[in-house]
Amino acid sequence: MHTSRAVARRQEQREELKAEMREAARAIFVRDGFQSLSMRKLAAEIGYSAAAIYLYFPSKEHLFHSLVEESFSRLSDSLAGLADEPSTSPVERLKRGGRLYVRWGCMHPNDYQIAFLLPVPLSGPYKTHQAFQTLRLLVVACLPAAGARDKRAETATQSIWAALHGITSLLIQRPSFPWRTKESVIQQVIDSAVDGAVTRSSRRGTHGGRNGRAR
Amino acid sequence: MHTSRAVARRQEQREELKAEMREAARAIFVRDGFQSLSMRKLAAEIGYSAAAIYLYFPSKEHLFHSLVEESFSRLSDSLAGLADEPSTSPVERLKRGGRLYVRWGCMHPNDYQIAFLLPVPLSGPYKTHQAFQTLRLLVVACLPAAGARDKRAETATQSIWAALHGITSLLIQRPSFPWRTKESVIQQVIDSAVDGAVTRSSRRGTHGGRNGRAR
DNA sequence: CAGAACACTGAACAGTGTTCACTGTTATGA
DNA sequence: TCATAACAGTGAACACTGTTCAGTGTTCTG
Repeated sequence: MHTSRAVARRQEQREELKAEMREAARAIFVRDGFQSLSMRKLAAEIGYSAAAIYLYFPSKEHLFHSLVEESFSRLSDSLAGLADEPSTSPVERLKRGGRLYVRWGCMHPNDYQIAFLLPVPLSGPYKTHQAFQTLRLLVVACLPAAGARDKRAETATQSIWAALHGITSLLIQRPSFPWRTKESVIQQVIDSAVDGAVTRSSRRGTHGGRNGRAR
Repeated sequence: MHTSRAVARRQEQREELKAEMREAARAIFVRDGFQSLSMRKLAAEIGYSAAAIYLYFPSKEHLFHSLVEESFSRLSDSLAGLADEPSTSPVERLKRGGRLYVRWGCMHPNDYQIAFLLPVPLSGPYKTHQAFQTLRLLVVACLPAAGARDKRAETATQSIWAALHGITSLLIQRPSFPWRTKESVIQQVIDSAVDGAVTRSSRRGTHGGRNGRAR
């Protein structure tokens, strides 16, 4: 066995072990919460020393990031799949996307929390924002191809994202809050955000002058 | 000096030192971020040993909590003050309250983040939710005294809170995200949430099964 | 078959929150 | 006045944490 044959095989095993580490890490923080995931515990779980992990991930934060990336990539795919689905209307599709987002967050609380706990990585477009871009597509489909569609789509997407993020993170972090009904609040948030930003939009400038300026 | 004279004086000094500790803690995490606030650093700052802090706070988490309580109490007061202010309309007051909430969060990022990072305390109504109650009052003022006002107010308040929390926490955690314009997104979020939950409200289609419900 | 490349480890470093035996000091009741 | 109890504070230690690094085998390569 010579030359590149061996090196390729090594590369392959490297990737396998890396995946095994990710898997074990996910298993631990799904079981015990991500707060209590330490490098030594993870190492013990897979039968290596703690130092070994650093041969595959440069830091704990990078390891976490790779987990989150993996997860958000799947969320993004789900959202993208929605765009092609024959549904009643673009608005209905967008709302469906919103419900998907919230539900996904609630089903992957660790991933979701870590994603918004970690400082945004040093550079490059990353999966969290890819999910945002997918959402944006759903929004654009709702807007008429009129004048400043891009700018309007941007504001609309960002404000909808904010609303979705708000209810998602609250449901995760305050599960025992006396929610009126989780479902009804989710729906109210989504309907308001979407209707307000996309269907009856454009007209702005209520809250006008009077006295106090906001800001 | 006898009996209760001395014990009262001691109590007083206790409270003073406790306040000094809180102050120092706040100073540190405003300067260096709350991630890098350690008990030993705080102790050094005030010229005591780390163990001394535990004579006044049972744990780091409790110390943090007392900081957050202090802050949210002030937010709640601000919001409460708004209710009496003569403004255009209840809806306008509510929106003003929303802007206050968001702006306050952005100006006290540490307090805000900690509040939603810490697990909700063991028992009792606490200041974070007191701010919520104040918000609720602003919402109630917007609703007609019709049939199920309480339930509607609850759903409305919770969904508005979710939206406010969403934009606030995103602005704090992703300050370098390419926001269309922070101001415009804030406004869009607030307008959508309030209008959707309070002005044109009531009938909400159950978003029924699978595809149905055109709207 | 020598030597480089690789995979991995134990021990250590600097730091964390927290506890505890041990000090002084201060107020108390007899 | 004086022993005693209550209080305030400390240094050292415990059990962790993430991370680094010298050293050790193993595996591939020219």
